[in-house]
Amino acid sequence: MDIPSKYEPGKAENRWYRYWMDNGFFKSTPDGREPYTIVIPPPNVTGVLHMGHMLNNTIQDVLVRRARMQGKNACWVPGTDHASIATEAKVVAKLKAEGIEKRDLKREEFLEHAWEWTHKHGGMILEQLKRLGASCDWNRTLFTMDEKRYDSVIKVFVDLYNKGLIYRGIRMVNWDPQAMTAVSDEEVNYTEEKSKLYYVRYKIVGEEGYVMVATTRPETILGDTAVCANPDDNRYTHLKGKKVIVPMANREVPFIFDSYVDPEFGTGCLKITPAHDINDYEIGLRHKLPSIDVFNEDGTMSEKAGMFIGVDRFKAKELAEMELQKTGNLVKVENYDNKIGRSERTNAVIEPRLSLQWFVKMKDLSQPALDAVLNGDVHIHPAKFKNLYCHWMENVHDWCISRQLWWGQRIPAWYYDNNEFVVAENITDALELARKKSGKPGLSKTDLREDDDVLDTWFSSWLWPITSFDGINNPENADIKYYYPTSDLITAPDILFFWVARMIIAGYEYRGQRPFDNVYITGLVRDRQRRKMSKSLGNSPDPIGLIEKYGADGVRVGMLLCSPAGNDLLFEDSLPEQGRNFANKIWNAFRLVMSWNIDDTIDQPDSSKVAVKWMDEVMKKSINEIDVNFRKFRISEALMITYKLFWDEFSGWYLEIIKPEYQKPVDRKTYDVTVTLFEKLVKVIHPFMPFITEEIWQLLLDRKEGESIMVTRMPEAEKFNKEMIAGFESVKETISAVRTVKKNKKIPNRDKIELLILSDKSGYDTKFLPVVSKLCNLSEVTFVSEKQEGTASFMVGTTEYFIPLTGKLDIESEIAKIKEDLNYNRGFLVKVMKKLGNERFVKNAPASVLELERKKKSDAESKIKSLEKALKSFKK
RNA sequence: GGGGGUUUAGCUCAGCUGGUUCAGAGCAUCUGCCUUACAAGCAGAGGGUCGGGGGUUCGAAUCCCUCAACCCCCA
Repeated sequence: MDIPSKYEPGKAENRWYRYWMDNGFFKSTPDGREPYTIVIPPPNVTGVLHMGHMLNNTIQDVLVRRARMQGKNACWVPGTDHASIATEAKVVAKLKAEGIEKRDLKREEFLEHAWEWTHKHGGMILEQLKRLGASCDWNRTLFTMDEKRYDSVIKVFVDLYNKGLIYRGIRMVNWDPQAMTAVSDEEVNYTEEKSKLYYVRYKIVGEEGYVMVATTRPETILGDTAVCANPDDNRYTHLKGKKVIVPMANREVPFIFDSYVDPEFGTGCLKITPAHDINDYEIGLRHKLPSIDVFNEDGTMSEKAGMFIGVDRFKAKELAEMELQKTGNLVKVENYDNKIGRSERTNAVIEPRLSLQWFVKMKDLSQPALDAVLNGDVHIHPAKFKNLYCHWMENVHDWCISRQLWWGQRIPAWYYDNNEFVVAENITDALELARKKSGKPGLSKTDLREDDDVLDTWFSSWLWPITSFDGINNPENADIKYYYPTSDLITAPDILFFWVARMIIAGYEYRGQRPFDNVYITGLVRDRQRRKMSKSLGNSPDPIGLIEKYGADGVRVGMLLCSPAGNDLLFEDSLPEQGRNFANKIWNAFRLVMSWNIDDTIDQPDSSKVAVKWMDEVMKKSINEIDVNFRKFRISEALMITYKLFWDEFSGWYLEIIKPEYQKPVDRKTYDVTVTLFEKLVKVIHPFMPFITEEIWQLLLDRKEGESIMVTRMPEAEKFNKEMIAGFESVKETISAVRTVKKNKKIPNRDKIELLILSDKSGYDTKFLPVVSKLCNLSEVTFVSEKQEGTASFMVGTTEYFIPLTGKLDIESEIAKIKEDLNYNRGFLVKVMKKLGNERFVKNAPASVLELERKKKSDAESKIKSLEKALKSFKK
């Protein structure tokens, strides 16, 4: 077989992915096996793959492939999210570039553009996932806006409304007066900007004096409905129960006290404008103050302002300053830096604005979801996120679910008459309801006006584990009954509340059951400077480019190696490089084994015999550890064990032991068992590196069409022989020590040497000696009962070894070495003696610890004795 | 302002209920080697007052207190 010395991933990846697809290995349908289910965190339909997706989906694929190989019916459901804000923004920008303004379009026209965009870009990200090797059941691919998902969302909205869990209420939103829409908190950028602090006096009613207020927004004075101080601030206690007059508006408002006010800031006296500041709004609620909205939607002054009507808010600020000056109420103006929020999209200064929105009442709804995590029905990994989750759930706020957008599920509410409304799944039902509710049987469809807003994207994705199996429309269908609750959810920490918590809530509300058993929180991918990877910073590598450079397996390993759960993942090129190197290592081990000629007539050497037994035990031990780590979702740890098992134990030790001499054949027994071991190893590696393991598995033995490593059984954990493994560990030490002697004495590797062991042969574990002989190229091993002169010596454990060195011995350096060793052991003994001399230690420490210390003592003593003897012999 | 988290080798991280080989791993670094599977490799080596201080204990990276730095989330 002609195998290249470097593994070439490109070809193998395409070929095997197609092979897996053609054979339908990713497909899942309910059957008698235990299900293993993952629903993908749906990426934005118009997005492209970034490093976070790479990490997240690699982990999912590892888990799914492993479960499949454990004999479970593995089902990984892929899909995308309509991402209403992001997608709508993209479509608006695209139209603008074509000279089309959104406001000039009808809703239906705009949606046509949006769908066109979605069809054009949608699913690209899913194609990219295939490059990574993702074993999703592509026949099940979903979209949060496809018909079934859309209908489910509407049904749930109507249901929650009918249960009294959805209501309309006032809320302060981030208003962009230029785009004339509310934007989410994520779309507001806050920066320090230069502004001014105006000191304005308010006349106290029924007194001669004034009270002074500092404000950055004099134009909102027209909306003031109170003036407020801290209750502990005794500068103002005398104003209790008094009223003051708002300048310009000449309105009498109460002077109130609230601990929100910081006495240190400004004059310690705050004007309260509930309609235009979130904090003021809350104070307003506490003190039952009226709200006066002095702005129009476009940021000009409204009728209610009573002055400057129709003037832009910035011009109004100047006019207000002049007006206050004129009436003598402006005391002074200071320069002041404060944080200004600007719209990410228009850069307009955000105006906090009260508006009517739809909300979900969360308190009662969320209780089962809180309990589920507390009592362990849902496990969060790593556990440190449990506190965070519980804290949030205990203080859960009502959820604002309406968005002033068009791209999304339209809120199924219809208005009639004087803003009366009904909620129904469709207009026909709505009309019937409206007729009943209004007592006007004459109402027709044209009297109804549908709500303009759409629902928050999370309001569709919180149903994802249910709607993935159509469990809302069709709650008793076979899929939902079989696959739900799903097994594991893999996601990033930043959406623990937005998404994870709400899915758990919906799961209990609509299925009476958790949506998944485990939540695994991954890290966030950052660059070396700890910056989050983002397109705007341009610090994110192109994942497909990486795959092309390092191979999909290499990139997968690179992502996993550095991603302990919940920690930041600092990405750099050396990581996939390490993965690629590992793939190459596997490839070359494979090449080695394939290069051997097999001779049926030769016997298995003793060294191979014992090596096979040892390798088998090591493998069992590692498989045990890998299992444990997977159960704890310590996937990078499981990979590291796999990595070391293959690289160090199998390639570094086992293959070196059984490797026949150059151009000599290998015996049949060793060859066969090595192929079996290799096969087991590639199975263990397969979930991490699906492509190269398939390639090798196919070449290792004759395979039939339609066979694949991905549908074989994973080796299961078994008991292993600890003594054998420990025995070999000290053999490694021995071999290492002999090599060091050879290197120091400049003895070429091919020269044979003799090894003498100071021990009784019967008291020495001789089973590994053939291995030592082979790897160290020994001519002879002899057991001796006396110290040997004229030799290099070393100790492993408490056994002493000698290597005769004719004329190569440097006595001075041997003495120095022994002295150093002696010093260390004496110091060690002193420490142990001190411990054992401590009466309280001896009295309190458990017997096992005590015994251990005593063994340390006797070992050290015997070592010191033999070192002293050796020293003496040199000094003779 | 409220809450949560982190701090162990140059970097990224393990270290469970205090007690074996408790100070570890991978990467990086350094020194030898183009030894016949692999230089994307092999054989070795160095490197840490376990953020600072205090306490509990026979014994602390691990438990308690305190200080400091950094990160995240919510409004």
